[in-house]
Amino acid sequence: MFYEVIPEGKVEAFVYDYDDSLLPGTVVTVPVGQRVLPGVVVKKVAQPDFKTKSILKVLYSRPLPRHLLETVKFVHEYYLTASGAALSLVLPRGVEKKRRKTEQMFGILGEQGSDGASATERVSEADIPLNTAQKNALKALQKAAGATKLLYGVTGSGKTNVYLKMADNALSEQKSVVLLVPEIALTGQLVKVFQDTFGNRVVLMHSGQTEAERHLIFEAILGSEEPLIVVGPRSALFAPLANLGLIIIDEEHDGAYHQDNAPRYSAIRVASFMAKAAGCQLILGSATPMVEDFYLASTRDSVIRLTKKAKTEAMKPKIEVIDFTNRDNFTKNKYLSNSLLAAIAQNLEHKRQTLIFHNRRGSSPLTICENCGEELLCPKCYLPLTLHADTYELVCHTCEHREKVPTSCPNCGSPGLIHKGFGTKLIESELKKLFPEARIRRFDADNKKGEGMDAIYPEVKRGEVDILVGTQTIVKGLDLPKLSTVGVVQADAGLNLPDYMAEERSFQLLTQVIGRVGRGHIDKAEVFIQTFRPDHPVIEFATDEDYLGFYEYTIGKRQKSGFPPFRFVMKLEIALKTEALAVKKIQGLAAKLKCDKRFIVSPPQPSFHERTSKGYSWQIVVRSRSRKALIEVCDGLDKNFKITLDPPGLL
DNA sequence: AGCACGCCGACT
DNA sequence: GTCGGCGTGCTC
Repeated sequence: MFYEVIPEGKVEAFVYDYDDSLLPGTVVTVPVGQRVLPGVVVKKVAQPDFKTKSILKVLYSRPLPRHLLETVKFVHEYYLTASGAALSLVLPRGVEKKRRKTEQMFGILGEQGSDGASATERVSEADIPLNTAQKNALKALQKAAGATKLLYGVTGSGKTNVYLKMADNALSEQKSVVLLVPEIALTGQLVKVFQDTFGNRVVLMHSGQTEAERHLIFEAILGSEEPLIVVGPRSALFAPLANLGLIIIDEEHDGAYHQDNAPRYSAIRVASFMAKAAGCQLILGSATPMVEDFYLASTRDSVIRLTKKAKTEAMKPKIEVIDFTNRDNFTKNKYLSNSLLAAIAQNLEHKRQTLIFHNRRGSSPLTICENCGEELLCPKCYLPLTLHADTYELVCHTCEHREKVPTSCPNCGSPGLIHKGFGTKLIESELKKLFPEARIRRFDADNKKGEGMDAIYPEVKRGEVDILVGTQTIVKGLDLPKLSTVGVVQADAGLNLPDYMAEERSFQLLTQVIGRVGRGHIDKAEVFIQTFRPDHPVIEFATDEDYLGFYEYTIGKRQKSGFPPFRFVMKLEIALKTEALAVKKIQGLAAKLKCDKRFIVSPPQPSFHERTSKGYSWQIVVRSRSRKALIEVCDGLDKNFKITLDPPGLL
C-alpha cells in the first residue's frame, strides 16, 4: 500500500510504501535522501509511477488528532512559513529516538498511569465557589459556546475561578483542556490552584523539561484514555489531545505568546483557528488585552467584562508623575528625582522595599567621539555599542559582541570618547553611592546563570533586598510582600520609536510596573513616574489606570493610519552583497506594489539589522486589508526576500 | 531547510 | 594538480 507522508521539515508530501493499513495522522519514520526523518501520514494513495521507499517504522498506533494536523497546515499557510517547520510544533524533538525505560514513565500523569480510577473520581463536582459577577461571566461564556471570548477583568476580579469552572465543565463532558500561561515560573498561584483542584488530571509543560521528558509527556498525552488539562507556555497549545473541549489563554496580552523564530506564530491567532477546527471554545483573559484582540472581540460582541471588587483606599497606589525637563526636581541626582530618593530613604528606615524600573541594560547606550562625532558601532551589526562600566567593555545588545573600551577614537585618534545615555548598571551604581548601607540588586539580561530572578526570588521575597533595579524582566508576575514603592526612571523611553506598536508596549509595561504595588500586603503603595513627556496621552492613561481610555485612543489612531487590526502588515527584506544592489531590488518591488490600489507601501529603508552575514539588508513594509492579496505578492517573489507576516513591530 | 553535486579561484 | 569557495537543485 502507498501513503503520502510529510517528513518533518518538508513542505510537500512524499509517497512511501508500507505493508499494513495506516490512518491519516500516524507518526512514522521515513528515509529522506541520506537521512531518516520523523513524519506524519497524510493519506492513502494509488501506486505512483516512480519507485518508492518504504516507511521504516510506525511510532504510535494512535494517529495525531485531526484538529492538530489542520492547525499545522494553517500555520504554514497563514504565516507563509518557508520550510515545513510547522510540523515540528507538534512532534517533540527526538520522537524517532528509542528511550530507556525509567520509573519516570509512570510519573508523568501523576498516579494515573498505574491507577486510572483515582483520576476518574476527581472529575467534575470540584467545589468551585463563584460570586455573582463570576456567575454572570460564566453564563455569558456558555451562551454561544464554541466562539472566542475575551474575558476582560482586572487583577483580583476572580478570573481564576471562572477558568476552573469552565475547565471542570469540559472534564465532566469527557473533554480535555489547554491552559496557556506566559511563563510557568512566573504564574504564581494559577498553576498551583489548577493542580490542587484537578490533581493528576493536570499535565505540566515547562522549559526546564529535558528532551526525554517532553517525549514521554507527548506519548502520555497521545495515549491517554482520560481527558486531561495541559498547562504550559505557548508550545503547549500543540499537545496531542484527542478530544479538545476548551482552550484558555491567561494574560493574553503577554509578548510570550508570540514566537519570533521559525516557525513564527501568535498563539492567540493559532488558538483561534484551532478552536474552530476542534469545535471548542477559546477564552482569552486579561486586564489589559492587546488592542487588536479587544477590537476583534468587540466587533463580534464577545467581550465579557468581569467587574472587580472595589479597591480599598489602602490598596490604591498613590501615583506621582515627575517632569524630567524640570531640573528643580533633580537637584540631588541627575537621574533619580528628589521625591523618589526621599521615598527610598523612608523605605530603608521602615524596612520596606523599592523597585526601580528602567528598560535599558548596561551603563550607557552610546559612545561617541567628542572631537569628530564618530559613534562606536558593532563591527557585525553596525548598531551602537553599550558601555558596561563594571567590566569596562563595549557590548552589542543585538549579537553580544564585546570589546574593551578603546582609549582613543578609532576614526581620528582623539582621546575624547564620551558615553551618553544611561542604563540599569549606571542607575545601580548611582544608588550605591547615594545609599551605601542599602542592599541593592540589579536584575536584567546581564545576570549570570544561577543568578536570575528565579534563583534569587526567595531571598528577595523575604525582604533581604532593599532596592531592586531592573529591566522588563523583573516586572512580570513579581509579587513582593514588602514592596511599597515603584520608581520608573524614564517612562517615555520607548515612546519615540518609529513603530506602531511602541505606544502599546509602553502602556503595557507601565501598567505592569504600577501593578507591582497595592497588592494588599502592606498599606503603603506609591509610584513615581519620571518622564520627559508628562503630558503624553500614553503616560496619562497608564497613570490613571485607564485601559479603556487607552484602547479608544489607540484604536482611533490605528484606524486612521491603517495599521492592525484594520490592515495586515507584511515586512519584506532583502540582503545582498552590496548596498546598491539591495536598494535597487527593493525599489523595484516597491514601485511595482505601489501601482496596486490594495496596498499601502512604505518607502524602502535599511533594515534594523542593516548588515547581515549575507550583506546589506533593506526592507519595505506593505499593508493591506486583504491577507490573501499580501500572500499572492509572495508567490513568484525572488527567493532572496525574507517575508514576515504580522511582524511584532516594524523594526 | 539541509545536503549533495558541481564548477571556478588560491595555494603546495 | 588539489582543496574548498558557495551557487543550484533535489529530497518519494
